[in-house]
Amino acid sequence: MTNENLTIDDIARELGVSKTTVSRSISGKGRISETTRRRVLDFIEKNNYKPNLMARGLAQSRTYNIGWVVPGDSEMTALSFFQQCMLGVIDVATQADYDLLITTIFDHNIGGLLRVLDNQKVDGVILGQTLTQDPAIRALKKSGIPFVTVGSTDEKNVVQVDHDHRNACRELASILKLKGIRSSVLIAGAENKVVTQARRRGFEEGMDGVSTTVYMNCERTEEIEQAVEDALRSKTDCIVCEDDRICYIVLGKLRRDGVPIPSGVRVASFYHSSLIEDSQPAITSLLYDPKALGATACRTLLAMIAGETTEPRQLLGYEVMLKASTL
Amino acid sequence: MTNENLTIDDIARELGVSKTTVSRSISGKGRISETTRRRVLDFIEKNNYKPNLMARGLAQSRTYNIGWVVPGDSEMTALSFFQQCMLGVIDVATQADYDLLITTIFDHNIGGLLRVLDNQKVDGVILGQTLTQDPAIRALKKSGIPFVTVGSTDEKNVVQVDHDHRNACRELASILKLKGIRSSVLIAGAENKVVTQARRRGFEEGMDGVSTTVYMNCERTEEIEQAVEDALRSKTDCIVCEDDRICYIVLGKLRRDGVPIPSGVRVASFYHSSLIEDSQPAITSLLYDPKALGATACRTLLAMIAGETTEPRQLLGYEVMLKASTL
DNA sequence: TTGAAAGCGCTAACAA
DNA sequence: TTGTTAGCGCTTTCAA
Repeated sequence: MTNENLTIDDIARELGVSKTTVSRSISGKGRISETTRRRVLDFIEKNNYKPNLMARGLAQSRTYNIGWVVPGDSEMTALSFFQQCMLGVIDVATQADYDLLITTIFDHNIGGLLRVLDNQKVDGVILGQTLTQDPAIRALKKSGIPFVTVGSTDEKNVVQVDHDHRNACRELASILKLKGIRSSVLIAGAENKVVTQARRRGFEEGMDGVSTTVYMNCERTEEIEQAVEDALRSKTDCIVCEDDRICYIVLGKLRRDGVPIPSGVRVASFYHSSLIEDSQPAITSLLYDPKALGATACRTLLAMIAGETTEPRQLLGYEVMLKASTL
Repeated sequence: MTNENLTIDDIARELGVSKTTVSRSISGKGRISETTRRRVLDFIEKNNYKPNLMARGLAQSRTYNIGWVVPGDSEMTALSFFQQCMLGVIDVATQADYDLLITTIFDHNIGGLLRVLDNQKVDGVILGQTLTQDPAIRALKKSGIPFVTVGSTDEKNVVQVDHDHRNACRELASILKLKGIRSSVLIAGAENKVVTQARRRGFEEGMDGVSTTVYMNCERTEEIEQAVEDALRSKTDCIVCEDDRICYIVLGKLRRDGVPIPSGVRVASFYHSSLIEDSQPAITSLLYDPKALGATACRTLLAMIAGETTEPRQLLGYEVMLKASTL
């Protein structure tokens, strides 16, 4: 409160020491007597001194920013995931005095990311979503900057943090199988998203031996509803939805068509969210922790920035929630 | 592509000029012969030189970042608004070589914002939401940094950009009145949000002469559903929802209770979004343009940073969408 | 029209 | 344990 733009020089002069001493007192690097250290720190506290991060950054070639890259055209339901994830990232970043610089990607246009990299505005990047043949990953690799992806990728040497989608989906699918399902349908979204592929694989592995049909690339409402109609016509026992949004649309369609759940058809979702949590009956689904995902990603990135070696791939757990929709 | 970390000195040496000349060629400040200017610019282009923004920032006391502050605990539906708004901000910011530093506020905890301000990591701030007695606005004013709010506020000397909620709501309400409504109910959310107040006022002004009841602070699903029950019991003609989420919950409740729209009760929403756009029948609502809001806010902020004077308050338009739900 | 030199506020060898 | 002295890469007076 006392002073506006106090610098390290002011403090040094005021205290009759060199600026190096002040710098060291703050950073804790180098040997310093506890008494002078205290003296400096007290002064700083009392006068509310805040180091200028630009100057520090210039001297250390650091920005104290990390890039947070998300799709700019997400569905409302995906937004919630990114938001949760980001909160985890922020939590961890803040602890280390880092801030988040946000960048969006539209379709495959990574111009925003490139700008940030070119301008050296971040020390590392967290990629919020992975695609097959992901141009963002390519650019990041090429730039040489530390980065971690939230979501899996086949690209070599990419540090990644993800939910264990494949095992989760396999587990849920095999439970459904055990319940005596004879045929099932998976309605899934864009197949260029890595997560879609993982879920599909888990589904097929878990449903092994059961007659299955898969509808890929169901993005628009009409496509999803069409898939539901097909599924009902084929007398399937169970409709499995690749994510919460698809499930939400499926539920609406079934309701309007007067198809009861689970007696008419059973329904399960590979992703749980508030969008489907109030459904009657409650929907069997998989529960994850996006915030933990973000936190883990950020911790990992900070370690990389600090030059430490890290786990190349971390998979976080999940929870199977069995509800009345698949009785 | 050619070089990794080219500096202004390298260029100067290479071209046999001083770094001042190079700096001037880039910035366009100061007099320079067109020939040398071209020579420098060509070299830069050819060698893919990118100025170090930290260094430039230190010299100019600028960060080339703007702070983007949003609530960290938004409902899924509000997220969509902030996302749209942010896209508008990014569009404009990018043009001016600015990036977005994101900060979240939980409840009334503005710690994150304070950190960013203390650390001087931004040249200006856009506040994504305003509250009555807003602690963020207080902190921003005190800091002296340029800022603009998305949403209105009563605080003096705050540059603000907003949709014209009050007039929009008044217009919609008065149209409903003209349709012969005898009594109506407004179900609204948190009253500490400025926007809630504006909508309420618009509603009451437009409904002047009509018997009205207002339910404030309906946030949880049960509260909203309770309000619906009360409204139905009181035989109201029309339920007006303060936002899309409330409307979404109201629609669900009416459906389950078997109340037809509009014959059983009419329904309108003061905010349109994808959440209610597929409803049957279509819902009468107000349509805004959050992206334009963000873009305007950012343009205004950039002008302020540049030292220009700006409109203290800008209100953007809206569109009344009359649909079957209020026939 | 151009250049020399000081400085933005901090860190980090290297000395003392 | 502390201080001296160069930088980090750029902008900006002030001279030439």
